[in-house]
Amino acid sequence: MTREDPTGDTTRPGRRAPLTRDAIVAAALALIDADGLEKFSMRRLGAALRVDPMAVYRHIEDQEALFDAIAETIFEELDVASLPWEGTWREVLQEYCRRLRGTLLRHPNAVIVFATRPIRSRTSIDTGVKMITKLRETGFPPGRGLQIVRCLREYTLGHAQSVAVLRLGAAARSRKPDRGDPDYNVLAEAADGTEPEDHFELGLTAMLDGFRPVRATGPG
Amino acid sequence: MTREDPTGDTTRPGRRAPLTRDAIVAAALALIDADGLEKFSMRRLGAALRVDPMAVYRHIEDQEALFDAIAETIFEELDVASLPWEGTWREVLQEYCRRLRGTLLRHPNAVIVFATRPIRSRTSIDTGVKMITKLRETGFPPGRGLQIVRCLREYTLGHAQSVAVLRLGAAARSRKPDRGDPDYNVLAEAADGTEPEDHFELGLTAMLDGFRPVRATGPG
DNA sequence: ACCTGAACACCGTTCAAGT
DNA sequence: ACCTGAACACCGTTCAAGT
Repeated sequence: MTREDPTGDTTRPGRRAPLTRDAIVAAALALIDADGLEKFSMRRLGAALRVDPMAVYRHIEDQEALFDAIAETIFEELDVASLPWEGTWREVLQEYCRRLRGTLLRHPNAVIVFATRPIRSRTSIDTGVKMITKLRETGFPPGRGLQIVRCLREYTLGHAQSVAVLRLGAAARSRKPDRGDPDYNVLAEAADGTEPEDHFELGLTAMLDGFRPVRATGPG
Repeated sequence: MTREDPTGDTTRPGRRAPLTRDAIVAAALALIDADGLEKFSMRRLGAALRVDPMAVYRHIEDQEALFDAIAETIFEELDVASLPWEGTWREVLQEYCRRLRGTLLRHPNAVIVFATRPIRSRTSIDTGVKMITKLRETGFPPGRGLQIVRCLREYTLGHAQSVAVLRLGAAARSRKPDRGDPDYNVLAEAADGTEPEDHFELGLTAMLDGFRPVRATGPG
């Protein structure tokens, strides 16, 4: 009879750490960051974890659930708890968008994963509620508050997606823009000294400036 | 009535229409519209065209090139030639964004295809140049014009992507939001009477309002 | 010239079997 | 309880062969 280690400490050489859901999600995101979403597969994930490809199904329902978990992990990276909740709605939302942008651009290969599923985690719902509450205090009715949050989120997502596409495309694409094309040069001139990312603050400021509390114009 | 059918109608029983690049791209987009991007495959495309799965490779390099072509087809659907080019920059860009939104939401399953590749077609470049020219006439330097166009495009893309996700998710998702969750009800209340699409014009107007010509504050 | 279909190197996921 | 690996029903793409 051998005495088994009940703590599950099996990290001796030649022995793997036990599979956990979090470790699987982290490994999957790392794999996507490193090699791109196209190259990702459940089988490669198993290989990266040095485990049978099917072992992860013990912890995660399927690839769809894994991607949901990755999206939530990315959202957690925002650390919304530390947003300037004591400040104005504008400060909160501005900082939220900046962090969302920064986080997404740290995972350019995973932006699509994040953008293609609605996040319904506890933290995500709480954050939405807190934002709408803050906007209500400043005179925006709840419905309008939700609209504002959605507008800003969508702009930031679209921006991050576009920048990710351009960055990854610039790195991997072989067909380069045709420099002999006169119209291309007009665009190139327009883009001169303008990184395809510098405009984020411009759009963010413009949109924030554009939102004004609703006047009461009748019942409701 | 014309002598020759310009649609290339050779649908007599037992005889296929000859494969053309355009027919392939149209069939692929129709398939994605109908069944979703996940279910799309080159093999299914061949089946839909009643052709050996490999026959399309005679006309299109690979799946990536096919998706590029689909993105360009969607862009053509905007019919940018009929934008109000005689009007103000604001009218042009507003209408452009509305059309882009409408077109993308007519192809919710293909929004990602469109959003994940830069379009470099003749029409697309021309449109960008014309927009920047128009903005310059109103006092926006070319670099700023390009930034404005990008901001609006990114907002519209992010919006369409989000709405597509919500619509398709609502149709297909089995795990429904937890109505017992008190926070969910705050959000539900905020969303009451607000379709998750109504806010597009709000954000568009806010952003357009926020863009003002740059004052000359020095050389250049 | 254009289409075919076998073949190759992959996928996600199920499930019976192992430890 | 957890991991394995054969098996199933798929993929995209290449290429020699057909018409």
